[in-house]
Amino acid sequence: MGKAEENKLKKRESLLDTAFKLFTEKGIHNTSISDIVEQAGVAKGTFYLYFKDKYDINNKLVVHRASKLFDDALEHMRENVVEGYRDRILFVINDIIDSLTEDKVLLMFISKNLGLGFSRYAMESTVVNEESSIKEASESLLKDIGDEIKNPRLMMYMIIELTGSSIYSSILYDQPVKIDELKPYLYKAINSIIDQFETE
Amino acid sequence: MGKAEENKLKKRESLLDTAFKLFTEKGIHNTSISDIVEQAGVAKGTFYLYFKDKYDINNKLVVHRASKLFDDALEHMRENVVEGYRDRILFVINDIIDSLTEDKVLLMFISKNLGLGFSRYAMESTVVNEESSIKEASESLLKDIGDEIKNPRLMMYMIIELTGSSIYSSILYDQPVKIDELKPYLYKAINSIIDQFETE
Amino acid sequence: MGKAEENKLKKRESLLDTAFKLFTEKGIHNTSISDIVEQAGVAKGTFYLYFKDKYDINNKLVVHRASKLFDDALEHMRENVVEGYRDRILFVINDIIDSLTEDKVLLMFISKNLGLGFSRYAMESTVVNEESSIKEASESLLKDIGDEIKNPRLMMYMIIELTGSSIYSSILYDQPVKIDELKPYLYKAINSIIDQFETE
Amino acid sequence: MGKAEENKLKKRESLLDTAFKLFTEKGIHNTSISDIVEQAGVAKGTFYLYFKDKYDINNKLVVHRASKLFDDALEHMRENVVEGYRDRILFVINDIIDSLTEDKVLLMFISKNLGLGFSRYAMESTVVNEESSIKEASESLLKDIGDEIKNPRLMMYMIIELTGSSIYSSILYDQPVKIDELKPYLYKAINSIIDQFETE
DNA sequence: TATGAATGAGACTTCATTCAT
DNA sequence: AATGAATGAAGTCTCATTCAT
Repeated sequence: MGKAEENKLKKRESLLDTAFKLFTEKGIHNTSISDIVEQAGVAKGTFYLYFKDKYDINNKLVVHRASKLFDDALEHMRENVVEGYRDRILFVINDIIDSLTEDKVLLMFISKNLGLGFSRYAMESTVVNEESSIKEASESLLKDIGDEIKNPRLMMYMIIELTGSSIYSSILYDQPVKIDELKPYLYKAINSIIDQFETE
Repeated sequence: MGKAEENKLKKRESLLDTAFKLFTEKGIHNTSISDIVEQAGVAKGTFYLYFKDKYDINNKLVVHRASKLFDDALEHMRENVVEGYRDRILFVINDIIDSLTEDKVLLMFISKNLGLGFSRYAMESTVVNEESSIKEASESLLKDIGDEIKNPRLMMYMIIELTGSSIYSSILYDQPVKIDELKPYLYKAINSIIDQFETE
Repeated sequence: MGKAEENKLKKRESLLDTAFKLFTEKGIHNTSISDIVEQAGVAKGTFYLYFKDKYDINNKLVVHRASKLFDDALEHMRENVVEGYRDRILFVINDIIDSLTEDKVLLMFISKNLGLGFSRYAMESTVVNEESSIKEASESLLKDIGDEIKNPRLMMYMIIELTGSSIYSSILYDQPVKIDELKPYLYKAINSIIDQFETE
Repeated sequence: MGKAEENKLKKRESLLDTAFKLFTEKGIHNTSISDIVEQAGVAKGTFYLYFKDKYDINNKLVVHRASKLFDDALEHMRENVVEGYRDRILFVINDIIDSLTEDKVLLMFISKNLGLGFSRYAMESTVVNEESSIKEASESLLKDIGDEIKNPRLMMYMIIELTGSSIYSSILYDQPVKIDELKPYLYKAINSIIDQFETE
């Protein structure tokens, strides 16, 4: 990779990082493109070399960060050699919850953008999921389910929605209970959902 | 009520209705206060007699429409004399789902604003819940639960989050399944959640 | 007319005058809307209250100034009770030439904008000739021609084009001859043109 | 000529042709250098190797195209062995009118740039007439006039201005009459102008 | 020669908000 | 209470030009 090529990527990275910082600090609303380029240390025109507008960079950020979250969880799962889909699902979800508990800023950013649950973003036109790996992650988890589950996609959907929507206020505001208190109830509910989808 | 008084309310109503129409049609972003007052047929300055800014009118709209949704559901429940908290919860949830299936625009508006689940808006500072009746609705449902449920608020939280986040794409995009197909699975999951909270 | 009404017109006038000054001094190209509002002493937003953009104000200026030129010439003609269409035409043309010789800035502005001759602007879509009085002026001159001229509109067209295009460099650069030297030749040519259109 | 040399000229040609196409299609205003280089298939920096800016390439285009027009007309005249300055002038003018009737895009481009008559461009600083052959063309026509004409340059000026300004709307919009209808009147007027300059 | 990423000035425009009427 | 002209800060975005490769 040439020097120019390298520099080019650095600028893009810098813009993405700065945008994330500002969006999470002040909200996308109160962040202007001027703010971003100023803090990123690039010229205004450069922004438009890589992104269409404020919402474009935001979407790219969401996809990027959310994908990383899932990728990391899958990676950890492989490292820990978890067996059986039930344990795999619970492992991945637990890993993601832990990651988001560690990184509340990311939780806020993702939840604000993915809105009502993670699944949603797979359908909305506003989010360009070119590099989306959430789907892949989901597929990867379902690989060894075989005939034991009636409707694996629907099952995953319900699990992800329940998880995604209930952890938010628990992690951020300890409402209605702290995340550690929520977890047993949540996992029990997830197990019930899996139960109801299992064939006999 | 004098004619002036009446006229005053009419203007406020007109502004609210027009704002709802424009917010749902073009998004709050692409709607300017100029747009609202123009279509509402009032002067720009008049807007500021009733609302602080665009976000203020939006919040008032969210609260108003969401409250009506819950109020109507409770009203229907009372009309139908449903007995037992389990049936009451399921009745109310079913009623709300039906209402939102009938009024997809409202579903979109509410979900966009309440974000990750209905419960969330009770905590967020952005939503001014002066006239909030969602809490009341919730309380009203839990009234006759007594000691049979360990942690009724947590239980309601999980039920509402699961419901709120999973119906969205089902109603709007039939994804991953149509709402009628989702309902049995959803209600079974809700029953399981109630089960796990019941004391022995 | 109320005070507000008055003030409103004053702002518009101020913008028009300042724009004319800057357009003629630096060219429309090198004049920004910022320049105009700054010198006119109004806010930038005010500009957009009255004009669509730089080209809109320019068109309105052209029409306004050119119309005044013709109106004044007709007015002078009436004051001097000129008899016969031949003398009327020559009187008006002479008056306009004299006015433009006195006001070279106006000559430059009009010629730059009307391009190839005055007649042209009556056809081009870019110039909104709502208040155009050039046509009226033309009609007014032709009123008493009757049957003596075969094709009065075509005759006027040729006379106006010849005049409009030939005086420009004569007045501004004394090229190829000074305007006083050009006049006799020009008027002789105009007379010839009239001759050729006279019936018998 | 080496291959590199050739390629070099090809790029310049490509830039000129593309600029002409875009200027006539969208106007010089709405054409950016980016547009030109993109369509011409060269890099942005390359543009600056050949031209100073957008206006430079425009001027070079005007001169080039207008010169060709005159050169061709003179060439045709020589091919047809026209005798006498009166017939020569009329032949050349007729030839140019025919060429422009055939190529309305060129007419538009030239008239927009030469503004009030062809003669003008010989004086304006904006047009760099390095390779100008219009003057030469003019001189060439006047060569054999000798003492028969009092002020040949002034005569040519009036003829060219009358022609240049009156054909525009006639050819493009058939206003006030079609070019074929205009021609006899125009040529009669030109003859009258020549008459008035002839000594005795 | 040729390239095209980067620049950054500044153009154009919108719009929330004010305030005199 | 109601108006809407005026404001001007702030935003988005373009584009001619440069320069390291």
